[in-house]
Amino acid sequence: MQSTPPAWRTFRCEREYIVNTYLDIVFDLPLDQSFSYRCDAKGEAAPGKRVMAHFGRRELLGYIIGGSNTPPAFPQADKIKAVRRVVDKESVFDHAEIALAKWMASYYLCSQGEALSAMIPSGRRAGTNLSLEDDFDNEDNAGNRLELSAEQDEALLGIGAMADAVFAEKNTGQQKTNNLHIAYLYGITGSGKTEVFLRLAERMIQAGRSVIYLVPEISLTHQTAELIGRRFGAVAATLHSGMTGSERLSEWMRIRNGEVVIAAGPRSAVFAPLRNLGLIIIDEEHDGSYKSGNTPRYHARQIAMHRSSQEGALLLLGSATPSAEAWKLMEEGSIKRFSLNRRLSGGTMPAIVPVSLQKTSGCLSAELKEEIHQTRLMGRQTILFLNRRGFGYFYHCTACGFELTCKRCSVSLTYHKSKNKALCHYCGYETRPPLVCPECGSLDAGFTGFGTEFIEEEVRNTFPELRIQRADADTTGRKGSLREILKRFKAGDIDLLMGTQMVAKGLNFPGVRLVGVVFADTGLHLPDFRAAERTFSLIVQVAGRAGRFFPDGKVIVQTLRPYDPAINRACALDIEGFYRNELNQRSVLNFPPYSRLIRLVVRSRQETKANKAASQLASLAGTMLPSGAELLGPAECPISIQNGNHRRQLILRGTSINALQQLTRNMQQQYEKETGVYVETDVDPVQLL
DNA sequence: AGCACGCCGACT
DNA sequence: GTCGGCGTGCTC
Repeated sequence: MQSTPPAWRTFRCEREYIVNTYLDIVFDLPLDQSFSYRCDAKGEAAPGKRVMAHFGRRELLGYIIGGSNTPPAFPQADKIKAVRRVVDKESVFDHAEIALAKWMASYYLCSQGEALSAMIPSGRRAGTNLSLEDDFDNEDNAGNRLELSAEQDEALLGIGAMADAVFAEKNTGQQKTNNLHIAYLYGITGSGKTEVFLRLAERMIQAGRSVIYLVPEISLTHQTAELIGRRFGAVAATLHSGMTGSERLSEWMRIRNGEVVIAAGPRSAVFAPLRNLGLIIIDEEHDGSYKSGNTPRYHARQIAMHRSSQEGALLLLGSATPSAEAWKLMEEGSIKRFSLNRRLSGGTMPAIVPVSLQKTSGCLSAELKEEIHQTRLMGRQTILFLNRRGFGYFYHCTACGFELTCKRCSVSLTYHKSKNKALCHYCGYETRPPLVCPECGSLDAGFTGFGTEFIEEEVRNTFPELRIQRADADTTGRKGSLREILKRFKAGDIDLLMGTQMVAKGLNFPGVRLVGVVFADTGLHLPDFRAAERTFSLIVQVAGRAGRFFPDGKVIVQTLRPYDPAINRACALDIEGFYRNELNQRSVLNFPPYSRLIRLVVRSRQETKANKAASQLASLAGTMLPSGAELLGPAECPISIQNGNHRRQLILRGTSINALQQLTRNMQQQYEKETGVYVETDVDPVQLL
């Protein structure tokens, strides 16, 4: 399906782009301005090229974002230096990317230089590659076009028609109604979303338009990239985190030069400089890795929404467990939903059984022990899934299951030993931990928690005859190590594999019968209003994968609260019920998607300074709060000391993200900064840790 | 963000 | 008397 070179190749180098002498340059620094430089080599400089330039006493990489032939009014001509050299022969950024960076800077409250720097894969840091390797691919990864089911056909047709409508709207220049260009492919695991995505991509490319295909950071990147490579051949580019800076740059330039019509990769691939963009696909839309963990803390979904609306493209999201945000928009009709309800292979979902840990002294319930034993007798294998390392402690009553939460924020209170207080990390509410359970009066109540080592020890003691292997960040430091472990597991040299997220992604082992989620509550005790959503999604995803590969499989979900709605609905696969309930909760407590948030994190070596800065910012916010906005906090961050830094947070909440951004800008401007105090801002935070 | 300039404590 | 702490100010 090689397509002819498209017309937009000639798009670059318009007249406004030919700039000679005075350049506007931005740097990857938190400086909210551009700097003027000269370039003496005629014709070399152009917007979108990078330069090396003296800046203060150092030499930095800078980005040309504009320029003119006449000297700028400010600064004085004698202060203007010449750039040391122009790095690029051809521009790496087009004016579309420069404009996107400008929008990003205003949305995420960073500098334009930081935004540009996040877009280009210049290898600022070499990516650590913790992915599962090729031989653990999905079974439908053969690269051939598969027969479509009726459901898939229907979705393909509907979404295709929608893309055409978006395109027509773009061409007629009709007013853009912001959300009507978003579709959702909502389907259980194994229902064949990937094939629909690929068909739509093909269709788009045949129509002469280009496609971005986003996948979550870990594990899926490599597989999907390969799949797309096989399917689309030379007109496909991949940008994954395992590549070196120069490899990524060369892929970037292939895209930029119009040699490529489909680009695939993790979140940063949303910036792929494709022209004539027709479709952006975000697979596993709910996945946390689409949100950047460092400045600028952008969310690929947000960038995709902006790009697609700007460029008249269709945005297509897909998951079995959509984010609450997306679900709400689907319910309201501003995202059009297409459902896949049936599994392709006719496989059934495994039995998913919630099991109470309440009367269990250790971390293995009688049911789970029995199933492990049975599985062993059958000569099959077990996977024990630990979702992340146990975080802190939470208050729990062994007798009745009561838990201590903040009444205003509905998140777990965390225990502070030094003060002997339980406190809320959102609003700062604190209380003495009750000696007896406030609900039933039992003395058997207090703060508890599990660690991974503890669990491993118990499993080994309980099943000394099993060959047990742990696979997590601690045990798989080196790249090859995980691969090695999985290989041994696949070969049957391991009876029981324990691990975190990374084993969840590689669950297609035919020898496995049993999957145990050791402690499903872990996530629920995080002081985060998205805790239930994440827990729910995790169980559904684990279960979905399990049933896909071993039809006689069984999933045991251990929990301290078997009646918890998130856990129950996940086990019953009551997806709709979960979202109905969850959205209702969010609405009552006024959390997203019913409000917007900006989080400010204050960090300092000295605790007093951190406290002072937090309260200063808080009072500053108090004086400027726009209507419809409020301040939560200041409070300690859930991880209150990190690298010897004391951390405090304020959360701004309101109906209009615009108003909150403006408020934050004003606060940043008016705040008199002290030495050793750093303030970090996060627009639309997803992790409040 | 760096990196230098600048003004106050314990060392050869 | 100097070496060195880190507060503050600037970078075209």
